[in-house]
Amino acid sequence: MEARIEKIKQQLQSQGYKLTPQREATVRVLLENEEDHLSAEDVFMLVKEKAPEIGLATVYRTLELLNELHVVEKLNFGDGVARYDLRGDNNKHHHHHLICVQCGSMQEIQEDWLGPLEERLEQEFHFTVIDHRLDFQGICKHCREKEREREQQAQKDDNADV
Amino acid sequence: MEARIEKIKQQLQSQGYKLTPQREATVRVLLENEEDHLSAEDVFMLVKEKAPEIGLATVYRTLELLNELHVVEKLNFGDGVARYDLRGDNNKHHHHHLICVQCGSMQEIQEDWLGPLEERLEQEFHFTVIDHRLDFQGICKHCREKEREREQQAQKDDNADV
DNA sequence: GTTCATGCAAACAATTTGCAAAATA
DNA sequence: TATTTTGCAAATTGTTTGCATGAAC
Repeated sequence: MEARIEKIKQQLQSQGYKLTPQREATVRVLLENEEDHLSAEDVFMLVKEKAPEIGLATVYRTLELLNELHVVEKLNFGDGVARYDLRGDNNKHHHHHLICVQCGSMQEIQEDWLGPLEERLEQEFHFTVIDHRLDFQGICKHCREKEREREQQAQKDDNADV
Repeated sequence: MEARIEKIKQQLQSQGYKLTPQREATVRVLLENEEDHLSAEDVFMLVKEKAPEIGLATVYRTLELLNELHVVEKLNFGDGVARYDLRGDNNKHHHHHLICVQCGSMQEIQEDWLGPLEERLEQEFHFTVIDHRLDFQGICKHCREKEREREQQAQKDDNADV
């Protein structure tokens, strides 16, 4: 944890930025909630618990800065709010999202499935890939089971009606 | 063109909606600019040329309606505006985006590269895929060539300096 | 004549910006 | 002291909503 903060501090300083207390608090919140996809508002509320004097604009400015430095990745799942994900050490994200259209849950796949495709892009399209984004919308395991139960229940009800 | 409008008209009517003149004008703009990814504002301005009395809210409502009917797909490229893409006949979009981070251009790949991956999701993750989205960020062919020219020029300048 | 759709203006939500004050190198 | 950074409030942007009017079956 401390090591990762130190690293981010150096990334900031190498570009002439400082790791102020507010920025550090923001980074800590991101580290502590690494598995989530927090919105700026989410981050703001969590940071406020530790540093109540912080302003929302500062959080936005910090997240934008971290995004430029590729410390976080700004994601957009189409719900009108930007979400921020800490990036791994390689500054490239190799994970994909499974978004359930029924319950809204989101699962991550921590593998990169696109290596062969990126090679093909380079060769066939002369396009140099820097980053990618792969999301799937669908029905998650959990909702699919519930759906099945509901169908069975409906069937019983139908039979009872007759 | 007329055939496609007729089809959309039937899709609307089958759900109890009408193809009003405003909606038709909106659909025509989408058809005429099928290769672009228009924002609501873009559509509004183009529709206004034909039907100046139309309101922006109507355009938003129409696009939202078409999205629900899966006539268009609402896309979000992270620039803060929703964009709308006409869907193909199969109501599923099988194309991917190459977004150049240098010039902002966007190229479409009209193939589906994800079939095998979706099968794997079904089997390994028990996730039923309804739709997907695959974007690549990188440097397009054009910018890469320009970059190379610029580097060569810089090299010459360096030599001149010495 | 009831239902559906429109245009306008106001409301809204997420984000950005201006600026004076505070912190830091 | 010169430069960043902050907090606050106001401004901006994209989008949605309320409502009275108008059109369509």
